[in-house]
Amino acid sequence: MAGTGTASQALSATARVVLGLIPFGRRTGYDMKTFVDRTTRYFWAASYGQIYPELKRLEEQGLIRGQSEPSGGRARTVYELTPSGREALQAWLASDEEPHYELRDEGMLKLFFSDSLPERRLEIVRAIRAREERGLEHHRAIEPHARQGPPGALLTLQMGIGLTEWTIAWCEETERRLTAESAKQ
Amino acid sequence: MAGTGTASQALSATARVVLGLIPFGRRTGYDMKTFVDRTTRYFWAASYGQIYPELKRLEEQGLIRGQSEPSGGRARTVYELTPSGREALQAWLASDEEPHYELRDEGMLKLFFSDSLPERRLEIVRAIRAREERGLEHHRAIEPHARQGPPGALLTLQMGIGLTEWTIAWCEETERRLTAESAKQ
DNA sequence: AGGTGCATGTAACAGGTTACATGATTAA
DNA sequence: TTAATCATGTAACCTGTTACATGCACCT
Repeated sequence: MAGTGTASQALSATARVVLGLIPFGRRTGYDMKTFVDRTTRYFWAASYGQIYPELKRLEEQGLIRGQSEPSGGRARTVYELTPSGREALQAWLASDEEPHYELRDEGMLKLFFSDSLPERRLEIVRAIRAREERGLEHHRAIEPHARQGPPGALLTLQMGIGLTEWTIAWCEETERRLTAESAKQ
Repeated sequence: MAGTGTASQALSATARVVLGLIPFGRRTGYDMKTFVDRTTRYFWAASYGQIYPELKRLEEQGLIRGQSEPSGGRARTVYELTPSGREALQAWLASDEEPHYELRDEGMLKLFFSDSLPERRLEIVRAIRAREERGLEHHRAIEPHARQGPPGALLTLQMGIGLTEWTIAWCEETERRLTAESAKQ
């Protein structure tokens, strides 16, 4: 039976996001999407095409419960965790499997292959730095806001800022090294 | 006509990997896969299900050319770049669009949501560190080998090592801070 | 009257993984 | 002879993105 018994089944990737967001007070699909875009997007993105169907599945499974709370004549469904939803969320947070990590970085791929066009290597590093600088600006813009929020969210933001700053410094140093090397020849 | 004229069409993600690997001397589908697993996997993975069909497509488009070079009775197709393939590779390497970046980090997601189970926050950080330490070991193991290889590949490896070391240091500091905070209460 | 934001939803597509099938070669 | 490695390939599946359709609310 849906919604009864223990939350024994493993949560899908999107299910984790949705369950995790509800205690943040993000409770409509629309709100979840905009919030993710402003916050976790850097290390975890989500689209409407994932969120809305997942909301339905989770309700069928009894992990969340939706209530219609129209604002005026505008349809609006607000979700909350059921006891087994909270259980499933906490079971995931407490699981001690190695957390998945998956990166696709076109800049690093270009750098890796840069011996096929060595005269552009410096430009490739500069492009990576430019991208990181844009990211840093975004992170810095939301930091004051995150200071008012829960500690977990602040922690990931600060980690992201540090990581980005390190990358920028590495790019700068590499650019210097590459420039010096090409001047020698 | 396939294979004639300029390499005007944008390359798919997998096409870039395949074209980039050929000048490395990685020329059978099998070899490309094992090489990717040992090297770029950290920032760019690829599977047989991507590589073999892509090899066919690229040959149809005239960007690569395959020759049958059986080793004994074992079928084996070795690919090389055509002039327009080399052109397409270099056009991609030289393009100055912002390079794509896409991360899915379950550890950071857990940390972000850790206010739903604050007593496990320290464990979450520890799990991230453990994962990074495993990655660092792997990176360090292949570093001596990469020193013999092309500069681009060495650069990405060293960047990966630095990034990983920074992350480990951040985790250690955060673990200390979290431990101190919980001792105060 | 019009633009932006709130809100829900999905169809078509693109991208990628897993598991399997097949079989030869090589080293222990 | 047996296990590991070399080698090719694909079908089924899963995941995720993009683009679109719809319509109300709110501000100017």
